[in-house]
Amino acid sequence: MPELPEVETVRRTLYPRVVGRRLERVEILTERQIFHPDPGTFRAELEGAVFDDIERRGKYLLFSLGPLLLVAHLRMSGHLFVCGPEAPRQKHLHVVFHLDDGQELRYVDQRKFGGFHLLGPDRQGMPRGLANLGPEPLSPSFTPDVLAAALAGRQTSVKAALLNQALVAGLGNIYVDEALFCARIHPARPAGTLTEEEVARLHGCIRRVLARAVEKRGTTFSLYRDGEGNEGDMYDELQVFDRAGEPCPACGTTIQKVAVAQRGTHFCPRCQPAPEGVALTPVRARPGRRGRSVRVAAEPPGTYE
DNA sequence: CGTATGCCCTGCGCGC
DNA sequence: TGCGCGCAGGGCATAC
Repeated sequence: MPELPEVETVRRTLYPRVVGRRLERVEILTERQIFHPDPGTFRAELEGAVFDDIERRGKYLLFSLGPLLLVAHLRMSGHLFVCGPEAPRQKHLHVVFHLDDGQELRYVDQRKFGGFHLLGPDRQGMPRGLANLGPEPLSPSFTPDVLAAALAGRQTSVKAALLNQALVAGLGNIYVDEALFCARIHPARPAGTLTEEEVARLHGCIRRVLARAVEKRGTTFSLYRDGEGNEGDMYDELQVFDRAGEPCPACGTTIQKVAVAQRGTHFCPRCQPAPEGVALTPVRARPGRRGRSVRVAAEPPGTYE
C-alpha cells in the first residue's frame, strides 16, 4: 500500500535513472491502466519526449516531459521501477516505457487499480483526486491551523477524515493508525470533537510519523518495493499497525484491531481511550505474526510534539 | 456540500 | 490436498 513515504521513496529512486532520458517507445500491455487519454494518443504523445523532472503530490507521481505531465498512481499494488530489458517480464506487467539508454521503466500492478493520466499544457484530463488534493503534510504550509480547519465541524471519524485526500494529502491506512496512536487519539472520535491541543498533537504526529517513514524508505507490508526493487525499512518501527494481539509499545496493553471507516484499524485501548457510546466491531488479528520481536518506543505517547 | 456505499481486481487465509 | 468463499483496500462514481 504505497502512501506518501513509499511514493516519495519511489520518486527518489527513479529520479537518477529516469530524468534526462528520452522516452523512445511506450509499450502498453494492458490498456485499462491508461486512464487518459486513449492509449494510442497516450503512446503517440509520449514517444520522443524527454523526462525533465519527477515530483510528488500526495500519493501521485508527476513526471514532466517538456509541456507534458505524466501522472501515475500506484493505488494498492502498483510498482514502478527501472530494470534492464533482459529482466524476465513480471506476471502483472502492464506498461513498459523504453528509455534511450536501453533501460526500461516498468509498471507492474497485481490488482490493476493503478495507472496513468497524460496531461497536455492545458492540463485537461487531470484526475479529480489530484485537482482536489489537500495540503502536503510535510510542507511548511501545513500548519496546526490548517489541520484544525480541515477537521472542524466534521461528524465523520477522525480516521476517515485523515484518509480523505482532499483534507490532507498522502496519508493511508498505515500512517493514519500510526499518527493517531502517536497523538493518543482514538480513531473513531468524530473529527470535529478534537480539542485544539489534540489537533496540535495530531499535526505534530502526522509530520513526525511521515518524516520518519520517509527516512526509513517506506514500509514494505506485502508487495511494496521502491524504484530500484528494494524493500522499505519502516515496518519494524510501526507501533500499532499490523500488531493486533501484541502488547502496546508504550503501556503493554494488548493492541486491538477494529473496523473504523470500513478499514482495518489498529489502536491501543488504553493510550487511545474510546469516545462515549461508540461501539466497535472487533476484527480478527492477521495470523502469522507470532515471533516478531516487540520493540519499545523510544518515547512513549505523550512525549511527542 | 458532507457522508456513506459499492465497485474495480487479485491473491491469500480460512473452513470444510 | 483441494476447492470455493470472503476479505483486503485507494480513489472514484453514485446516491442520499
